[in-house]
Amino acid sequence: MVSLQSKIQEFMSENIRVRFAPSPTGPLHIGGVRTALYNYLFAKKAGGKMILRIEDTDQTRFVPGAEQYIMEAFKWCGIQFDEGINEGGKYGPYRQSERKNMYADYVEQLLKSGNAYYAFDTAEELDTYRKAADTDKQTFIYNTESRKKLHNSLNMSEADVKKLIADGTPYVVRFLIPENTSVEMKDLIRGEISVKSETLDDKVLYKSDGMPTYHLANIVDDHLMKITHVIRGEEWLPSLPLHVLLYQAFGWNMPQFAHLPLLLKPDGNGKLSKRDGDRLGFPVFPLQWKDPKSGETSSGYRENGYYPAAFVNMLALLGWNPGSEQEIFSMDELIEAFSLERVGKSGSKFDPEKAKWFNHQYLIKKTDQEIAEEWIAWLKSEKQLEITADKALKIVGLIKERVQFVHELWNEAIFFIEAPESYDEKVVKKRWKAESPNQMESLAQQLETITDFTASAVDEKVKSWITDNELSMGAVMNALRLLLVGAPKGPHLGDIMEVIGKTESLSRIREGIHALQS
RNA sequence: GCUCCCAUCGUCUAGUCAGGUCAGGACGCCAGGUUUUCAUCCUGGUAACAGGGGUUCAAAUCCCCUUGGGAGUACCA
Repeated sequence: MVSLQSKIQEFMSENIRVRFAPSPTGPLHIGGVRTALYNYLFAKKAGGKMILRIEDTDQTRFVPGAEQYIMEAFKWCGIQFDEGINEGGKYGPYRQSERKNMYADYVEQLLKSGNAYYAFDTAEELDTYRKAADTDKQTFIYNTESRKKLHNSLNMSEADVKKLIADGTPYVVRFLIPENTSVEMKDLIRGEISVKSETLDDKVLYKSDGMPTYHLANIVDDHLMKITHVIRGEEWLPSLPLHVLLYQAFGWNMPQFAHLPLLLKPDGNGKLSKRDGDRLGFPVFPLQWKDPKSGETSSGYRENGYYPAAFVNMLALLGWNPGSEQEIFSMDELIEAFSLERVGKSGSKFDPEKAKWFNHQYLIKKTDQEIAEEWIAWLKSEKQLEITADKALKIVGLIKERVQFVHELWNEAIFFIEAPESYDEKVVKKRWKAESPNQMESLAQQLETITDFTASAVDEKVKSWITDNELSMGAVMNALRLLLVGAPKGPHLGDIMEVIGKTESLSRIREGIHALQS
C-alpha cells in the first residue's frame, strides 16, 4: 500500500533538479568539488536529477583541457550526472556557448519591459571612473545616481540610441536596478536576507561581444532547465539580490537558494587557494593538472595516493555533519544522511592532517589482498620492481597499519626487499657491543639448523638460545635487528626473517658482522 | 571605504531554531601501558563558548553594541 502522501512526495522529489555549473577556466578546486558533491547528495537523496552545465560565456578565459579535467575528476570521485555535456538530456545544449543565440530574446524582453537599458560607456571610461573613485577612497558603482550622468539609453532619445547602434557602436545591456526598494531573499542555509536596492549596481547582462554575462545566462538557463535548487558557494551571495530581481523582472518562479560556506586556508585567513597547497604541501585539486600555458604542474589527490572514497568522505564532512558521531561514510551512506539543514554557516579551514587520517581509515579497511595488488602495481611502475604476490601479501599484512598511503609502504618495507646498506649509528653505539659479533655468529649457526624457516620456528630457536646462554632479550634482539634491518624499526623479527628467507637472513647477519668490524 | 555573510578546543565540529547535564566527539599534540625496535593498538590528559551590555530564577543558546574573520564590489565566473 502506498499512501497518497508518499506518492505526492515521490512526485515532488522526482522533480528536484540541481546543477553544478563550472567555468572551464582551469582545474576544479576542491571547494568546487565539495559544492558539486553537496548538490549531488541533495539530488540523490531526493531522488532528483543532477545536471552539469558548462558556463563558458567568457571566451577569453577558455582553457583547453579544462572541460575534460572536470569530467574526469567527477568520474574519479564517483559523482554521476543525469544530464550534461556528455550525458545529454532534453534541456540541452548544456554548454552556454552553444546556447548563445537563446539569450538575445531574453535581453530583448528585459529591454522592452524597461528592466534593462543600453550603455555605451567603454571599458576604458569605466576604468577611469573606478580609479578616480579609488583615489578618493570611494567605490564607483553604476547605480541609481551615477547612471544619470553616464553614457546610456536612459539619458538619450530613442532615435539617438538607434543611430548609435546602427553605426556599430559597441554597447552592453545593463539591468536597471529599481529605486528605493528592499530586496527580500531567503537562503536555505542562512535564512532571510534583505538588501536595499540603492546599494546594488546595474550589472551588465549582455556584453559587447554578443555573449551574456554569468548573471543573465545563469538565470535564463536555470529557468529553462527547470532547476529547483541552486546550491553554490558563498562567493555568490552578494549577487543573489540581482538574481532575485532578475527572476522578478522576467516574472518567473525562483528556485530555492543555498549558499555554502567557503573552504579556508589551513593557517591564517582567507579562501583556500592553489598557492596554499604549494606552500603547505597538499593538493588543492582532485586530479593533477598541467597548465597548458605555463607548463606548471599542480598536484592532485588521485596522484598523491588518495582513495576517491576517502577524498569524498573527507570533503563531505568539511562544512556538513551528520549530527551523530559517525565519521566514515560511503557515498550511499552520505546520500542517506545528507541534509542542507546540517550544513554549517561558517567557513571551514582545510586540515591536511585529517585528510590523511581519512585515507588511512580507508586503507586499513581494505583486505591485504587488495592492498598487495595496488602495491605490486606501484612497485612495477615506480621502482621497476617485481615481487611475488605471496611476498607482497605477507609484507602488506605486516606493515599496512603504519602507512596512510600505498606508496608509503615502500619506506616501511624496503628491508624486506633489500639488505641494509648502512647501519644506524645511534643503534650501533647503543646495541653493538664487543661480544656482539661472536654472539650473532653463534645465533646464526643456530638458525642454520632450522629446516622449516617460519616465524614461529625462528622465534623458538632464538628464545631458547637466549635462555641457554643467559642473555637478555633486549640486547640480543636489538643487535639482531640492527643486522637485519639496519635501523630501529620494522615489525617482529621472526616475521621479517620468514619473509626474506633463511639464506638472506643468514647472509645479512654475517655481512653485518663483517661490516661493523671495520 | 561600501554591501552582505559569519563567530564553541590549534583544526573539523555536536549542543543554538523550541534557554536549565562537570560544554560531547574526531584530528593533532602530550603522558602512561603493551612490545625485541619503530609504528600500530589501548588508557588517560591537554584545550573552546571573542568581549561587553541587556532579557530571564537561569544564556554557548534570545536581543543589542563592539571586536575579529570572510566574501563581493569586472563587458570573470
